[in-house]
Amino acid sequence: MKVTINDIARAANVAKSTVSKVLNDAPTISEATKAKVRAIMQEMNYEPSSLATQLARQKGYNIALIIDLSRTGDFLNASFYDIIGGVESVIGPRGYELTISNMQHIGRERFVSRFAIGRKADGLIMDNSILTPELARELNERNFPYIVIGEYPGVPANQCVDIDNARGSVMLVEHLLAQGYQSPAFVGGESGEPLYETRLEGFRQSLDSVRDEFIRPGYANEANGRRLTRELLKETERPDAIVCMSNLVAYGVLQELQEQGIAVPEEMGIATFDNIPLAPYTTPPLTCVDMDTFALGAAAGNMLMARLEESAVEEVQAPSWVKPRLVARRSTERQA
Amino acid sequence: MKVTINDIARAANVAKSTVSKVLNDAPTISEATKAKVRAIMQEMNYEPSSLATQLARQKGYNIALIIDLSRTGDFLNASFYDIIGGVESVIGPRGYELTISNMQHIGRERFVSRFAIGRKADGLIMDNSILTPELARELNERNFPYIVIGEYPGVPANQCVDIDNARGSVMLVEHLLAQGYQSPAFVGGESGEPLYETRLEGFRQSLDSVRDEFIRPGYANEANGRRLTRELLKETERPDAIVCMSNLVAYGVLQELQEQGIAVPEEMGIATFDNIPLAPYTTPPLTCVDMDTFALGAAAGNMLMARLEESAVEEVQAPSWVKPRLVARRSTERQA
DNA sequence: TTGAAAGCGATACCAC
DNA sequence: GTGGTATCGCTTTCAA
Repeated sequence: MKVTINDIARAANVAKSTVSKVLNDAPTISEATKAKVRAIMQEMNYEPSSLATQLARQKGYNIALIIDLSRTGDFLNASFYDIIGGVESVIGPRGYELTISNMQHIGRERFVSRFAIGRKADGLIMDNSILTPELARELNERNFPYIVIGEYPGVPANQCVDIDNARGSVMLVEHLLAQGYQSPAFVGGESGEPLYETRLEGFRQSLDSVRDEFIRPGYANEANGRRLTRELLKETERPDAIVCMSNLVAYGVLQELQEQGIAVPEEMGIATFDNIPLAPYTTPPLTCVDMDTFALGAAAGNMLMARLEESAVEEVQAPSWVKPRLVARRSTERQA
Repeated sequence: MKVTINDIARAANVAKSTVSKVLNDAPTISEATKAKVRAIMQEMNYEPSSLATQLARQKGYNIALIIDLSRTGDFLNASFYDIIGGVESVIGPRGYELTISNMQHIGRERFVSRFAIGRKADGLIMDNSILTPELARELNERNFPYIVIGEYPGVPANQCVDIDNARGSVMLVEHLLAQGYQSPAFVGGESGEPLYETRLEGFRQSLDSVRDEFIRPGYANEANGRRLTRELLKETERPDAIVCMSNLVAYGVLQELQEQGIAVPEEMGIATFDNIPLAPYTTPPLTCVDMDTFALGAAAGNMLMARLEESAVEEVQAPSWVKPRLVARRSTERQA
């Protein structure tokens, strides 16, 4: 049925070990033999069994990306394709494959044994929302290569990648200041949520001082964008720009300002995290920091490759912070 | 180092074949032995090597989803997570894994041999944009299990899944008619593009007659939404509703109508394909047909499983058309 | 019920 | 340069 290395060996009248060497282009084999064997492989339409190769080599060349489909609205959701693309772009050329594993079907208990012990994968990539302290500990104990998207307590710094969210805030604020705005507010996001805290911290850092009333947390949706803006406008001291936790928030903010007859960008600037497809089409178009999720995936892939292909043990290095990209649009256009 | 089936056999003082049988819960093994062996496996933290199992069984339990990262703006892009989720939800419980393979790293020539001959995967799922006539032919010749998202000439009907786009048009039009609109136009989409043709056909079918001027094709973006609407409004005979090829088109249409002072939904209804996150938040919110991409993935998974686990050869059945979901919002709210 | 031995399809070491 | 053979870790007859 299927043609194996033995068939080739027989047909070429050489030992199977020779065929194997030809397969791997070993320098000890004469060009003549190589040519002969290759011709036969071609002719017989031979393709080595990856399973057998992997078993013999004791290496699967397989990276697993763990997701949890039981939870919806996962961070990964929107940018999944980009992240996968990023990971693929670095592991693919090195001969690794990417497999998607759903935690739902694994079960947290069997998780470590499946992967770390069963060596179903050579390395793991996962979102920090999937990790638990025990999981991290077990993985660490076994010294199993894994990379976490986002920081997580107990995970070594050189195994974390993340978008530099604090930096995103800084970029947004610096852009606003450069445009002549002076007192931005921060709208949306829930206290305690790490993403929010990080962004808020960056926001605070890039300003000399921030009035407490200018920080308006709330679940990041359109309704809250509107409501929080309404509240903000009631203050005696008003901000002259608003940094938003997400496009949805920004959209709410924009609508509320329009209804109240406040001109954007003249009277109030709007700058926001994320860059969904509609952002360029609002009136005015929204200034965003674009989270480069492809780069994020690529960074994760790189870290993992470094870990897997290190010959010597590498010294611990910093986590990989992917720099966001500022997309300036009309909602903050007020050249001084 | 790693504990194998031999270690267990030795420790339990049984043959390795016995351990194997315990692993697979064979009925010929006494409960007593099973218990004993299992205890030892537990204790020694044993996990079978999937590689070895797969080689022995000659089956990898692996489904590959082929993508082409070299082309951007792929259809998959936006709904990738959902599609993967759908596929996973049906193959995961059956013990299959999903691996993502980038065509870019494979090369069209090596493609068939890699997968079909090398049996890297037991089955393939791919977008029709990736297929070529030769590829389809080769896969067919080798009788290799594959499912295509979207139709493709030469691919058997029972290997295709797609969103029922014609049906989507019908749903949109029927909704409009039910709301009292009488002469809808169709805006956006490029002639020749299969997706457009299918939707347009559904549109035409659900109406007694359509004026030619009411069909306004054009690359589906916001700018064209505006432009085409402008043109539409210049006609002596105006439509009273607009079906849009995409949310972006709809957004353009909406803006143009607003600028021209035409009331939505009173004077003109808007209904559109797709349902991006911002659709509920436009003013007024947009009526959409939501393409259920999770169901699409699930359908693909089901077809493949049927193909892989069929005992007898199955008779050819129809392709799987996933029904879209109508989300009625204010942009078409004009109860008669 | 259990065990021994022959695969599965490659790799790798060591002679020749 | 090339060939023989053990090995990777599990499954699967076939005997006992």
